[in-house]
Amino acid sequence: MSEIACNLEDGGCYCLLSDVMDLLGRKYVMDLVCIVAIHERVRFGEIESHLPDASTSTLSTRLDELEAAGLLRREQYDEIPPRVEYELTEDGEELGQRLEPLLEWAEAFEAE
Amino acid sequence: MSEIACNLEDGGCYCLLSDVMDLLGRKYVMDLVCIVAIHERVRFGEIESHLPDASTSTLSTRLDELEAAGLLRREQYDEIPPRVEYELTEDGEELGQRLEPLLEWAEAFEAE
DNA sequence: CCGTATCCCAAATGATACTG
DNA sequence: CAGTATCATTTGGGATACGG
Repeated sequence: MSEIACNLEDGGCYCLLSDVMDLLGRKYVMDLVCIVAIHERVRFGEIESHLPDASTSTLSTRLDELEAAGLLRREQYDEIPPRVEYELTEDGEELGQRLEPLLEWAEAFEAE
Repeated sequence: MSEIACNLEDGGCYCLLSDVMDLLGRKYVMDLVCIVAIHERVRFGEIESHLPDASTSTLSTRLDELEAAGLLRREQYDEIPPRVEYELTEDGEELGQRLEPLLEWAEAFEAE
């Protein structure tokens, strides 16, 4: 991993050698990027409500991975009851923009 | 499945409800799209040589799925030894173009 | 409220051998 | 050459219960 994401020159394209693309392919990840992008700042509970099929643990793991990748920022407020908010980093927003044309295409394609 | 690919209006984004996005997330699929896009027409053996980590059976399955999705066209020549060539359909090429900005971003991001 | 820890299950991929 | 069939294995994800 951590190799070249997509080397078009040598006739190959090793997208999966890229950690990010690997992460993107995991369940709910693109959804999460979209959801956070739309809300700008959003709490865990609300994210969960938008993805009722995802289990708490899976969602938590995905959010951790996105944070570790530097695409998501997690802010915790020491209140009672506790509050946590997520937002995209600059890189995360850039990703969101690159993702959009693809998702639009997918939606249109599916509707055929 | 076969639902809306990415519904941005209601604050959700159910990318995974889309069969195509689901397919795209499978191993080697984005690579396959890239490889075929670059070669225009390419034989099974050459695809395999570009993805040495993928097993024959997995590659075969992925190619079938891409064909079933209407993104890839398979042409078989009744020669001996047999020859098969793959190429993208129009939809497949459209996908490839939508994929490109994302993969470029991934490559740059990984290089950080 | 926002998770983590644990255990379990299903899906996805790999390895290999064989065939038209 | 271009796969298919079969079997083994890994990996990912779900359910649930509990903790700060």
